[in-house]
Amino acid sequence: MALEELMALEEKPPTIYDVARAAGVASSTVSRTFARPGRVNFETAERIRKVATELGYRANPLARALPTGRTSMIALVISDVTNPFYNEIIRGAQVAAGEAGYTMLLADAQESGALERESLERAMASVDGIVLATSRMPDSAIRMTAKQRPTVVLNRAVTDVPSVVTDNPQGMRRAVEHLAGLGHEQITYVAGPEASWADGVRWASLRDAAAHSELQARRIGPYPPTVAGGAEATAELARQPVTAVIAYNDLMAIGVIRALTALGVRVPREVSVVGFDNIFAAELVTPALTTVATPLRAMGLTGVRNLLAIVGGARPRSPEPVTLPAGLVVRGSAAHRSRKRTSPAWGTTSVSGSAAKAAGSTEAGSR
Amino acid sequence: MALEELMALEEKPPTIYDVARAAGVASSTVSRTFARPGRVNFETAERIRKVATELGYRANPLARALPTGRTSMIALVISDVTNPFYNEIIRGAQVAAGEAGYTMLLADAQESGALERESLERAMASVDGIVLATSRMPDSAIRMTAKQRPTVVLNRAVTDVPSVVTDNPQGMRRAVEHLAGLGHEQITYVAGPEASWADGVRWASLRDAAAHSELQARRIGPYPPTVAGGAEATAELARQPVTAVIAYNDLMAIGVIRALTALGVRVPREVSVVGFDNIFAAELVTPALTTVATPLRAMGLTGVRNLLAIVGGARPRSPEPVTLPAGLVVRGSAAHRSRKRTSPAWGTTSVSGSAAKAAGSTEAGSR
DNA sequence: TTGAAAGCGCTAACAT
DNA sequence: ATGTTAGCGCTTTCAA
Repeated sequence: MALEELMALEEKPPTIYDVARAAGVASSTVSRTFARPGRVNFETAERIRKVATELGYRANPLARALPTGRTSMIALVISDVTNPFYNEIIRGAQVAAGEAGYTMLLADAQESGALERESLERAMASVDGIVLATSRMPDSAIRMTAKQRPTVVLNRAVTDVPSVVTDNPQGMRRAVEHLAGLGHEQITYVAGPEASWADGVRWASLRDAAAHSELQARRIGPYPPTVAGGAEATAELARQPVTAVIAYNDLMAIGVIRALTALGVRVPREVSVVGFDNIFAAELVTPALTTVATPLRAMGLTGVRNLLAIVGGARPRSPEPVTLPAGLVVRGSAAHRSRKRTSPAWGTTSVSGSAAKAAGSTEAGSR
Repeated sequence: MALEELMALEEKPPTIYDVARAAGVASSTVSRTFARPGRVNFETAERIRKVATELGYRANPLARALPTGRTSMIALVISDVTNPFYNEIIRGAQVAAGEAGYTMLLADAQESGALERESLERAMASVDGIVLATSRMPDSAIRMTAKQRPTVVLNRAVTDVPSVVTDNPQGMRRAVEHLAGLGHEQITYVAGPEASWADGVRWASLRDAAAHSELQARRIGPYPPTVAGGAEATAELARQPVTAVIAYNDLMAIGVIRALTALGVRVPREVSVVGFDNIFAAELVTPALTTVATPLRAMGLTGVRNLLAIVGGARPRSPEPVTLPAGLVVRGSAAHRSRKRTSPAWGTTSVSGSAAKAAGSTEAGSR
């Protein structure tokens, strides 16, 4: 025991040949024992397994990958690890990969399409499949990737590439109905990046839902999908006062709330703000954010599961994206529409610049 | 052109032999061209590179790994991807890996020591080195790992294993001096997990710094290093009122603020709260958190850089951990000590339970 | 059921 | 400077 342990530490790890020799069989039999059990005599297998354990044998996954072409690794590509939006997605992906005995490679595009392609290219050869979470690449590049390796796209619909998306219309409907129920008569949508597939869908869904509830819908933007972006949007928001806004995502919603507050506009008393995604921080801000919860973890989970199914030989079910349900998490940032306007800031276009500044930067927003 | 592209898509990727044949040289020459340039005639190399590009040749990293034993992959192991603490660390690690042409494997321990070992074991064989960020494993297991593969530990000092840590004493000193400057005369430390190396160091540093500034230091805990943990601690906090608290980390500080607020105690007017780490959310809460900024991204960056240096053959400099400076980010959660106590909640032990509940759960804390 | 042998794509001596 | 030839550790026909 102590001997093997010492050896395992100092020497190079045992190979299949070491096990074969120690067990008195051919290396191919050892291979079969692990790769294709059932094709080998039970007793022999037992003996081999015993010897393998004693020697501390672990099959070298890289060596295995060479003849088989299967690496038991997948790549998860995300556009910005720094964005809290991804934490739960990564977790979900990791869990799904783990249960299948897969190892996960993480490629962070750092907001750059070029970097995304580069790291993707690097990873491509080493993985059995790829999950693209909110990719910055154009559809064509994604389709190209999908031709080389099984690929699943998250949060986006790409023709001919399997994808997993949130039920944005459903989520939006819930948000709009909630706001309608609170007496609001018009809603302003603060748009995220134009290039974002989700942004388009969310705005369209908002229009539909608003029409259905007989509310007015307005859209401003696009703005960057960040706290600063939300703050920036507030300048425009202040120009044509509204009682309810739905932001493209939570980060922007938080930015709106902060900028509004800095302007002296009270949330939710004067303006109700609803976000999208239900990231970790949504619960932490004041007032806590009412938001459409997208099933982040489930998205990572089913994305990887579907990918592995395809890797395993399954045909993608249908051309339609797999759609996950969205719920509304009611917290404190949306409330009954108030009848009167107490804040003098409304309509005072001149302060809008400073409001954005106040909430957008770290220093100024802090006190 | 179009032809090669088509082929590249439908056929299996070209091998080194395809390139060799097309260029009219031996495969070893092709290999040298890429692996050991300079050892091959310039013209020949040119021709080979040209042919390789035309064919769309990309060396198969797995095949390369077999004879060389080097995979150009490293593993980053973290205890919980869900924790916002890691986002910047991952980014830093990713950047450093990328600049060196390395690919990063991510292993999420999901809070479980067993899972950590398991995924580590799986990844071990495929990587050239390992970065353990805030590992849950005992020192012995870490040392064991370090024997098998170059390993760097983050946020923790393990004898004989290279590590990168924050200058906790420095950060703590700054926090304490800040509080002292605001007129506080005693500080309560809300402790995180007992098993945490950082927790021990932080508390010790707080004592030292407090002694130096002639303040009283008290410690309560341990509590879980989460928002709920901070809320829980507040029950105890309320029992022996204080004017200033420093929490083990930002999440706990946020929990304390919320629970205090729920109790009717105003932050920072009645109690000043200081956090640790400066995670993304610290800026978002109300009041914004004054906190000791640990250089999260730099930590990931230098962790990986040091690891790769060791992989490249460098000897670890010294047995001492590499220490990164910590700064204090002053925001709104710490202020001058007030002379009077306005809140009736203080000392009212009976409400402490509900306070913790109020701030600890999603629902109750939201309004 | 088991063994022998030929690769997987690449690198690394050793020759030339 | 280039070619030849063994492998790296594992899988997979093909025979036995």
